[in-house]
Amino acid sequence: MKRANKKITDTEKLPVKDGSKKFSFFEDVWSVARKIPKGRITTYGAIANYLGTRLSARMVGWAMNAVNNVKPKVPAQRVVNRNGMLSGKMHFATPTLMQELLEKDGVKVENDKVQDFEKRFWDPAKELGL
DNA sequence: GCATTGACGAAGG
DNA sequence: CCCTTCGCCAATG
Repeated sequence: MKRANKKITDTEKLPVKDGSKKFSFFEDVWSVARKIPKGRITTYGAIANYLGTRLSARMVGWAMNAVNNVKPKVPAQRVVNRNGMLSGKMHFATPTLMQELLEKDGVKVENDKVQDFEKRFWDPAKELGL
């Protein structure tokens, strides 16, 4: 079922050599993700909401996947699902890397879940002042 | 070019 | 409270 849509943004993974850098949804996601303070975390949905695409939280996650090879490293470990679960840990270099990075940030992780999630939660739309 | 699949999330049963 | 369905949009087969 589903559809076969195709449009907008196609430069997020292109090297951009002509200098005409076009910002895309992906880059916006990365931009926000890099602003996440150390020791704080946010959710895919929160970022999506900040970008005005609340219903497109999936794309945020997809953007994170592309971040794996992006130059300005993105703290993807600080982005978890609305449950506070490290849903994307398996997409890191190693399945344990995400948790290690978070704990290095001072975030306690237990059983693939962030402890004190609500307390650690960082909402871009709120913190960055939407 | 259509079908399937997600690092999600909210709503419905 | 657990499970299923639906929506969103890009990437992949």
